Amino acid sequence: MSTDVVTDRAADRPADRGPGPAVPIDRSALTAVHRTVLDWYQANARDLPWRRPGTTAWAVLVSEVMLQQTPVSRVEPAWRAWMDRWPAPADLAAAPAAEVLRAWDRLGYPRRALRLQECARAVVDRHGGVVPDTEDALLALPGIGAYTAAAVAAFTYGRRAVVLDTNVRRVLGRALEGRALPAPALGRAERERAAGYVPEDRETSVRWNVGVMELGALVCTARSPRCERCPLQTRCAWVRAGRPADAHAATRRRQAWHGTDRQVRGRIMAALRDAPDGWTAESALLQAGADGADPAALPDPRQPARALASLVADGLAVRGDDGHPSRYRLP
DNA sequence: AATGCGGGGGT
DNA sequence: ACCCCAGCATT
Repeated sequence: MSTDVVTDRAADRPADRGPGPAVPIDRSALTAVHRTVLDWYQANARDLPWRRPGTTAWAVLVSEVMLQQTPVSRVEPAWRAWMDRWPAPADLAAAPAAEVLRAWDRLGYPRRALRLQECARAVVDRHGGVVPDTEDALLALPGIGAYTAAAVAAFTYGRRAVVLDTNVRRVLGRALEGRALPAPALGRAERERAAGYVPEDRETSVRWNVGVMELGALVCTARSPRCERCPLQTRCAWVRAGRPADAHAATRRRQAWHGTDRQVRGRIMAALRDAPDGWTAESALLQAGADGADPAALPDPRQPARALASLVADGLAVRGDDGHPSRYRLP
């Protein structure tokens, strides 16, 4: 039996070309990878609060939504305070949206907070306050996509699912497919390959999903992977290939931040949150959007107004009525 | 398939 | 400075 994890055929196939076999890896080698990751996870898992026994499905769901593009270190304290304040879907459903957005604070992408509250209301209205236990039903909830639906189904209900986040994609891409980093976009072919890697046994699949994710978060990191600490080091297709560079490096372009509408929106949201109960004058918001300067001095003088209008369109801010048309507040 | 959407900490 | 983070909704 070969000790190579990746078959020659799989290694030679151009990245993301054609469907290919669902499992381009030797079956017994895959089983060994499963066992290795499960053992490693048992010895190295972090003690994250949402992993503790007794955590409700709703609490897990909230953690997953907060973790959408926000690192664990920042989510942890926010999640504790949040769950302390709104422990059940009905609690969040009944809260004023402004309070929800204020509690969201600087986790980023505040639309997620609105969606999470919509999700709470949907759970109450459609499911009697009980988080649904199937991926399809979860996927139908606001703010719940493929990853979060799979994660909740697997981690709180013990379902066999294809949990495919940035960590899992990176570990699978490296260890089993020899890539430095996953493709910028998650396509059908990659999803099908990942599905083929999930252990058949239900309980094993749950530990595999969380184990691979943890390995990606702690060892097989994007920037400087700690291969010397990796339990898959001797099997890793990427290491065996000499850790080749990222094939998508040229097309992988970071979204700009300085001077963008997103940055300006963020400043305006911060200003809106700082007005505890009352309204904020439009002029103050535009100035906040310009980072305290005169908006007219910006390269694009209309940017703060545009950003504020987009926040209103997104339901993150509301404008005063006819009596106070130039004042705004959180919804 | 591509784009827009926050914010902060690690390197 | 740059990069990345347990993605989702919309086009």
